[in-house]
Amino acid sequence: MNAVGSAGQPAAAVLPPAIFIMGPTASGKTDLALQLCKRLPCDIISVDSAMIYRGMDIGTAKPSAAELAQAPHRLIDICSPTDTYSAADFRRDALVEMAKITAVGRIPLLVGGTMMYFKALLHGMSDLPSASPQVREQLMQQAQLQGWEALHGELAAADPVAARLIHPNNRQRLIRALEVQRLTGQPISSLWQAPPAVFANAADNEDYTYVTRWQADAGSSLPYTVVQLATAPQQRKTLHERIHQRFLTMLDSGLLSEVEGLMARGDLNPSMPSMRCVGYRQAWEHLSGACDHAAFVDRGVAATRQLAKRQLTWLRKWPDALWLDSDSKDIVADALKKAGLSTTLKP
RNA sequence: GGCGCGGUGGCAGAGUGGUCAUGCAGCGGACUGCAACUCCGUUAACGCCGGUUCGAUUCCGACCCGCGCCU
Repeated sequence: MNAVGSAGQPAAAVLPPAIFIMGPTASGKTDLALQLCKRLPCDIISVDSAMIYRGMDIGTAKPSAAELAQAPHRLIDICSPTDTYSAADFRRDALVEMAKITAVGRIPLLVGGTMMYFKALLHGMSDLPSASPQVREQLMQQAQLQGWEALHGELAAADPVAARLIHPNNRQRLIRALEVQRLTGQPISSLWQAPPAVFANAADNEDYTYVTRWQADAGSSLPYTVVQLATAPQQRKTLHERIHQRFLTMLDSGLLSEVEGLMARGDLNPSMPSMRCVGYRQAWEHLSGACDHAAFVDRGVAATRQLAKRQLTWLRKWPDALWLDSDSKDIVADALKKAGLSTTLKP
């Protein structure tokens, strides 16, 4: 077993380096990345499902033009707000960019808060068909006619494993599972290369919150030696204050006019992924007259807090995270130390 | 000063003589092609004092506070 392990693969030491900076929203990831770029030969790749959209700058806290000039970010502004982008798309695109950066002898620095994208990049994804608008439309119509319970019943009959993991109320995931089933003729769970390991007593648990093991590599693992830094304030309260303050700053910077402009295009609607981003969704509702300005601000800030909480849920169980306190006086030094990187490298 | 109405968890808001809604926020969690998505779970209250009662958030009384009307 020990001999087999190293036989077919190159030793880890020969893999080129890469750095992750992960963290909840408003924890200072961008600042840290910009500073690291001054100390190390890094090129930044954004890992953010909202910054991919052109014309969505204020609400996504995209780096300023000056910052981008100083340290270009890849995978920003690559989509129209009318587009749908996916974790699989991200993995494909990120691998291309990482290869380019490595080819010129530099280090890919992946910075962002979309934890699903980090996971997809790190562990790969099973070979599943991508989304099919036609099939989804069919399933939506079927749900209209027969009810959502019937759809979940269909999944339970065809794929009990997936049905146990997907709550009947989770329509988005239910649609996806049935979509794969229709497209391939096979249960989605049979196509997962690393199906989640459900605890033996899972059958006793009826609330669908099964405890699963961290997914093993689902495709190819990432061919890099990765330093995975995670940053967040020690206190939740601190993060909440930063989130509130930043939202107010976004308002001062013209968040509402940005969204007004997007609405005026005429080709966007509130069900698109871009318009469901934190801040944009609430602004759209407010500008449509659904709530007054004060309620809009409260909802926007609350939605951001909830986003941060979900990001922290990912991060808490992240196996190889090296933690940094985002309030540290010299977080760059902390980061270099944690990463075991020498500052003798030149940017 | 008198009369009337009302005081319910961080907020909104039902309701009941005994297991005391619900929504939002908060907290915990899940999450393999929409992931800043979607979903699951969950903490927490009856203004104050006394009385009636086996038992009061609920009934009675006093008091405090708020709103309205009257003098």
